[in-house]
Amino acid sequence: MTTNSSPDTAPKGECSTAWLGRAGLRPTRQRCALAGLLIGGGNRHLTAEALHGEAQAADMGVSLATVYNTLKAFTSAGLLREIVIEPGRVYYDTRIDDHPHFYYESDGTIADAPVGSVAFASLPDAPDGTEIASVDVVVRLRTR
Amino acid sequence: MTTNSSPDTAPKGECSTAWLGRAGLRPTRQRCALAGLLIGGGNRHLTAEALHGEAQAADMGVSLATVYNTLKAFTSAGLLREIVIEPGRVYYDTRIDDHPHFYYESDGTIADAPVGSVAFASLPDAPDGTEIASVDVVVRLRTR
DNA sequence: CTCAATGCAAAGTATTTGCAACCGA
DNA sequence: TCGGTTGCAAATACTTTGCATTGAG
Repeated sequence: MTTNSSPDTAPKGECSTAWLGRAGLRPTRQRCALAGLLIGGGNRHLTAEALHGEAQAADMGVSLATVYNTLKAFTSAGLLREIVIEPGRVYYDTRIDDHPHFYYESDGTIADAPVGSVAFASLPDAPDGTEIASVDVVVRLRTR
Repeated sequence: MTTNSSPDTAPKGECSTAWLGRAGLRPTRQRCALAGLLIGGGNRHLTAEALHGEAQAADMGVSLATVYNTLKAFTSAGLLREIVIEPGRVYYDTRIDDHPHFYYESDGTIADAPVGSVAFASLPDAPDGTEIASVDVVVRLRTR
């Protein structure tokens, strides 16, 4: 849209290119910006809306639709993982391995459960013709 | 009290009154009909849309909104349990105890995993001020 | 230069809600 | 009769999509 030919303070070669490149995604400005927000702050669990809010707060000029599309692209590229816990809301997790989550029913937030706090004594056999893709564990917490 | 001495075309005494009464829900015609569909066929995992479809097929004259409201009422009464597995779709389970589910990614169906197939060797401690309400386990199956 | 990526807004899907008519107790 | 329920349709929330413009390689 705008003519941006002035070498601003944005070093565009310096984004999380490696992270993006791992999945063969072209490192555009928006993707770099979102990737920075995602991997910059440790493990995160956020919704598209929340990420869009952060992008807006940081004046990144990323539209909500692009946030949705980008999160989806990251997910199918294996860079993020979807967590479905509440009806009508998808959370994205920057950790992509199988791990359990705490869900605080009081405020709808999500957190990683302590590493190793959940261990399986047994897992079911996958039915014929299938294999286990992942095992999602959600520990729902209620205020006592 | 009134004695029901007019056996008209509405066999209203013959629904799952006990099931409904357990939660203090008034056994209306629609609720009885839906309850019959729900508990009549063993353990079920279905969406509001699916249940509405069955009700329509059986000429029960229950509106979609009522199906939603009824499922919600049943759930908060503890007669059903919500399962959130897919974004934008809520399944209801006629089994209300903590138990693991298989989710077939290929067609989006849900099934109970074999009883006892999942056992925990350890569970996390609930953070301060909270207690564990439930532990949801979803085994996602992919076609091999 | 070329084609994928973006932005906007409109379309879609799943679910909820307001309010008048209805029916079970 | 009385108040909880129902039904319809409009409203809401979240997410996806179409299409012209933009920008990375």
